[in-house]
Amino acid sequence: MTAGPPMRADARRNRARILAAAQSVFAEHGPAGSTEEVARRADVAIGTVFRHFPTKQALLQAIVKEHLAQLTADAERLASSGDPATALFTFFRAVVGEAAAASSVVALLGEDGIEITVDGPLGGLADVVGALLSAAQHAGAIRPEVVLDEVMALLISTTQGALRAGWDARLRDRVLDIVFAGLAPRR
Amino acid sequence: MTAGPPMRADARRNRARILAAAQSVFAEHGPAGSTEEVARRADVAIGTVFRHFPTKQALLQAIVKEHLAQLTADAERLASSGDPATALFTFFRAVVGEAAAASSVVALLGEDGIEITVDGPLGGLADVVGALLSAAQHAGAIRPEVVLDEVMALLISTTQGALRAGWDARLRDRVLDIVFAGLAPRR
Amino acid sequence: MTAGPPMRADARRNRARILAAAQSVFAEHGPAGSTEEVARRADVAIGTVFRHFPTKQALLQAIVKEHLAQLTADAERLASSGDPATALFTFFRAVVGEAAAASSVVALLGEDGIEITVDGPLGGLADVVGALLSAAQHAGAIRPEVVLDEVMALLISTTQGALRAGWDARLRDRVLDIVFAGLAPRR
Amino acid sequence: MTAGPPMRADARRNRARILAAAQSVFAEHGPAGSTEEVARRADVAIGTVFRHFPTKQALLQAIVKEHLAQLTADAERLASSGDPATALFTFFRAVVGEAAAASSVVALLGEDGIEITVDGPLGGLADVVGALLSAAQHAGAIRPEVVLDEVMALLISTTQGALRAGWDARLRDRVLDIVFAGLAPRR
DNA sequence: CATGAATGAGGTTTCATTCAT
DNA sequence: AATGAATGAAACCTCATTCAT
Repeated sequence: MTAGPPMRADARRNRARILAAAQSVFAEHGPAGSTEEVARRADVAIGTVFRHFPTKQALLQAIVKEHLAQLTADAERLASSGDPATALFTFFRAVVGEAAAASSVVALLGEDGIEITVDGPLGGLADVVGALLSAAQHAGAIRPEVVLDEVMALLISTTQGALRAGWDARLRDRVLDIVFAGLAPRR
Repeated sequence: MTAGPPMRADARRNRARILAAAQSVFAEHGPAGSTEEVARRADVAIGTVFRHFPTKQALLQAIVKEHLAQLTADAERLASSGDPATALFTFFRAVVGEAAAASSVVALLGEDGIEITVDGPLGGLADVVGALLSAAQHAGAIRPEVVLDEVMALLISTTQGALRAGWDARLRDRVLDIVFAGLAPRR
Repeated sequence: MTAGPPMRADARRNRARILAAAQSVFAEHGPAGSTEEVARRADVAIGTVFRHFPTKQALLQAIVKEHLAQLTADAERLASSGDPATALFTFFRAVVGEAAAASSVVALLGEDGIEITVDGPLGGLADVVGALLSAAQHAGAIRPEVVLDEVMALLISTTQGALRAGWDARLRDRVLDIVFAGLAPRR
Repeated sequence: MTAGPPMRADARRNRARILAAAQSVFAEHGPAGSTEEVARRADVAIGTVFRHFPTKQALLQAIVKEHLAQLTADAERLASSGDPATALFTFFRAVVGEAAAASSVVALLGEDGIEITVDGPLGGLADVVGALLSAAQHAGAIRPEVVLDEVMALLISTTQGALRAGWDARLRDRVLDIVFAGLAPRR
C-alpha cells in the first residue's frame, strides 16, 4: 500500500465530509449526481474533491467500499454475538431494509428515471402474472397465502440481481430453485 | 386513441429501427446511453429520432412499454397453453434468463458503473456472510447444500429490488419470509 | 416579371392561408416564430409552405410587402377622400394604433425577450430623465403639461427608429428638431 | 445584496470581455445572436460564458442592465452640470445618436431581418404619404419646410416604439399630439 | 493544500430545408 | 401540387476535469 506521510488533519476531515456528501448525493440522484453538488454539500471547493478522488469513478468506488466495510462490520458483530440460527436472516433484513429506505428518499424527491411500480406501466404484466399465480395455487404448486405483490417483488428482485451481477446459467437456476422452494407448500 | 392516417412505410421502418437501436444502447449503458448513439446505430439522422420520440424520456418510456408488452404476451401464451403448476416458474426463469443475458453484454463491454461481483470488492463481505451461513447450517436453520454464491445472489437481488421498487415494510417482510422459507430445510 | 401559367385555384387558396398564418405567428413570436407553426396554423404541410416561399426570409418579406400594400391602400383612400389638413394625422394614428395592438397580444402571451417598460429596468433611467424634464420645464423650455411617460415614450420611439432604419446625422437632427418643437411651449 | 468574496482578477477580466463581446454580437444580430459567437469574440471557452451568465436570458439582461446604468450615469452628469433648458435635449440626442451608430454597423454587415428603408419596399407607401404631406402643407396644417424623409422617420419611430413598449391608447394619443405639434406651423 | 475559474467535449433539442412518396 | 418524413447544422447547456491563483 502507498503509505506516504500521514494525512494532515484538515485533509482527513475534508475526505470524510466529501464521502458523506457523496453518499447523500448519489443516494438521491444515482450515479448521475454531479460532482459539483457533492462539493457544495461537503462545503468544499471542487478542486478539493478531485485532490482526494482523482475521478468520479474513484469517488463512487470509495463510497461502495465504505458501505461494504460498514456492512461487513455489522455482519461480524452478528457472527460473534448473535443466535447462529437467525443471524444471517437478521443481517439480510437489515440490508434490504436499508435499500428500501434509500429508495423512499428517491421516491419522495420525484424520480427522473422510469417508474417501476405495480400500479404504473407494470399493470398489464401484473394481471397476467396474477393469472399464472392463481393457476399454480389451484394446482397446489404454490402456497395459497402468497399474493401477487410478493411474486412481482421477487420477479423484479431476481431480474435486477441477474442484470447487475451477471449470473451464469447454473447460479441462476439454483437461485430460482431456492425462491421457488420458498413459494411451494410445506410438505 | 388518436388514430390519424396510417404511418408512412419509411416512417414505420425507421421507428422500428430506432427502437431496436435504443434497446441495445440502453441495455449496454443504461439510461445514460446517448441519443446520438441510438441514431448512429439505427443509421438515421438525429432529427429523425426526435421526430419519433420528442424527448429522451419518451424514447426510454417507449422501450420499457414495448418490453413489458412483449413479456405480457409471453405470459399470456403460457397462461393459456402451459401446465398450470409450472407456468409461472417457466415464465420467471425466462425473464430472469433474459436479464442475465443482457448483463453479459454489459460485462463484455466493460461496465462504466460499479462492479458488483463476489470476486471484486464484495469479497470481504462475502467472507463474513459465509460465516453466518455456516453457522445457520450447523444450527439446522438452512439446508446444507445451499452455497455462499446463492446466498449472495439472493442478497443482491432483494436489495436491488427494494432499492428500485420502493417496498414498504410489510412487503419487505413477506418477500424475505418467502426467500427464507426457500432456504430452510424441508420439514 | 415571371408570369408563367396562372396559379391553380387550390394553390392560390393555400398561398393566402399561409400568409395569414404567418401573419399571426410572426405577430406573436417575432421572426423567431417557426415555419412549422405557420404550416400548422395554415393547415397545410410544411412542404407546401416551401413550395410557395422558398425560404423563411421570402415568407417574411412577403408579409411585410403585403402589410405595406395594405397600408398604402389605406393611405390612398384617405388621400382621395379625407380632409387634407388632417388626413396625414389620421393615417399616422391608425398605423401606430395597429402596432400598439400587436404589441398587446405579445404582452398577453408572455414576452420571451427583454422587458422594455418604465416600471421595469428602465426605472432608474426614468428617474433621472424626470429630473431633466422638470428642469427644462422650470426653465420654460418645455410645456408644463408634458409628463415623464410621454418623454420616455418619445425617447424609446426615436431610439428604435434610428436603430432599425439607420438614420444619418442630418436626418437624425431634423427628426429630433421636430420632436423638440412639439415639446416646446407655444410662442 | 449578496456580497461574497470579491471576484478573482481573471474572473472579473473575463466577465468584462464577455459583456463586451455580447454587446457587439447582439448589436449585430439582435437577440438571435448566438452565445457561442459571444464566447468566440471574448476569446473564452463556452463554459466560461455560462459560468458567468447561467442562461442566454441572463446574459441579455446583464447587457441591458449595464447599458441602462451607463445611460443613467450620463443623464445624472448632465442633470448636475448642464444648462437646465437644454440638458434633456442634449441627452436625447446622444441616445438616439448611439442607436443610429449601432444600426450603421448592422447595415454594413448585411441585416438578416427585414429591410426598413425608404428606398426599399417602403417606396410605394412613401409616395402616398408624400401626397398626404403635401396636402397637409397646402392646407397650412404642417410647416412647409418639413420633408417626406422626416415624416417617414417619425412614423417608423412611433410605430416601433408602440410595438415594443405596449402603449395604451391614452399614452399613444399624447405622444402623437406632441409629434403633431412639432410638425405644425408656429403660431 | 485549498480554491474556484476555465476548459471543451458531448448531450439534448430545434428547425430551416430537402426529397421520396 | 401536396404531403410529411428525413436531414443535419447549430443552438443552448452540463459537467468531469485541469490549472492558475
